[in-house]
Amino acid sequence: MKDTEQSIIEAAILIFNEDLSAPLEKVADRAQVTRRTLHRYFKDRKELMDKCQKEIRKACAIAMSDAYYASANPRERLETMFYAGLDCGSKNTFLHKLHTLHDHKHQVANEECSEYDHTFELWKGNLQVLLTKGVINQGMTVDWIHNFFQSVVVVFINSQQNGALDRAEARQLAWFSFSKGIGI
Amino acid sequence: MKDTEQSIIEAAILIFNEDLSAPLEKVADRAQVTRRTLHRYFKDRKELMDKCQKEIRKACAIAMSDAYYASANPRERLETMFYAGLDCGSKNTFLHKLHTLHDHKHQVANEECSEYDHTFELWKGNLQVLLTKGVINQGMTVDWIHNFFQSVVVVFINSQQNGALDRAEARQLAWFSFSKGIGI
DNA sequence: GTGTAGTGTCTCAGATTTGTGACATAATTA
DNA sequence: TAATTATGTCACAAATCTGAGACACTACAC
Repeated sequence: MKDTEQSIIEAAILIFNEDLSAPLEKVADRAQVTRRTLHRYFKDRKELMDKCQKEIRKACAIAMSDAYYASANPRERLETMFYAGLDCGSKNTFLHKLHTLHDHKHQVANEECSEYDHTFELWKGNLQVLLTKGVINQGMTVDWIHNFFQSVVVVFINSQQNGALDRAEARQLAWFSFSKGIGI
Repeated sequence: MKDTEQSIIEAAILIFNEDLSAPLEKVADRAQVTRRTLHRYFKDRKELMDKCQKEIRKACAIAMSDAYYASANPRERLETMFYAGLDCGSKNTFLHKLHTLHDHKHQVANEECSEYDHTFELWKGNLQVLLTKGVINQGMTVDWIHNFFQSVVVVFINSQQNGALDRAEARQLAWFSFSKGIGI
């Protein structure tokens, strides 16, 4: 079933997001399959990792793109895209993490990197518009805001994991912290 | 030399913060020693990890405690302690990460956990005071703010790593994002 | 029922990681 | 200089992780 492949990918994103070098057995366990089954779907660790990235980019890029075109003006867009990003959850943060690793040399030549850049192109473009319009605090930089955004997503995920807040409540808090935090 | 032990610990914190299951060779490399030397100072991975936690708690607890007593009132304290936390950098975030791992069951009985709680006792106590006084947005919870704080530290660290902003500038931005983000 | 697709179990070889012993070398101190 | 200390090099066994073959079992389709 295609279902198994998908659930392994989802499991891998969760596990690797916490522990990049975690043994594949952990991923298999989380996906409730055997390591043997995992290997039937993915040749090796690298292939699994690649599929994870592909999956993430697909999901995030679509969500962000939809959100972008769903709104009419930059200010509204920001909020819509913010919630879209929240809903991508750990997919979002994992991708971001991979591209900010200390030994990761970000370069446009690398296809992975350029795809990463592309995933957040609309988002960052919109940020830039709001920055030049003065809607966002002028001292900010696009990169700071983007990192800050990713961080707030992590806070949101945490709050959901330990079940301290219900989803709607947490979403509200997240938007509050983010929007105020960038000076809106 | 005590120096070597310390630099291995520092290296381990940096490496493990990015990749919890990273091979010890990576830690040794970062510390510019051989794996053999690393093992002379630390019996095994677990002992190294424990020493890391001890080091972190010592550094963070002292920094936070100093900051606490250096200020006269809760509002001022918040800012002083915030900067103290920033300066602890990845020590701060690594400790927090360890105690929010998905399979980590936080419990007071566990000595590690109670020490962790103690490290941020003053900080959280002060947050609670500001919350009940209404200085901080009432919809917030102490846990949310604490997680949010940790996230902002990550943003700060990132900005320092890629050298996008100088330290003073980044500190200012961090405080802005944090304080506004909790509704001050 | 028979066939087929998906998965689990068991097994195993190869790779990687880990921890340590033995000894050499460089640096420091007496 | 001689002794001591810290570290590096090499070697090695044990443990763990990885990827795959062989075969059994289950469910579902025909």
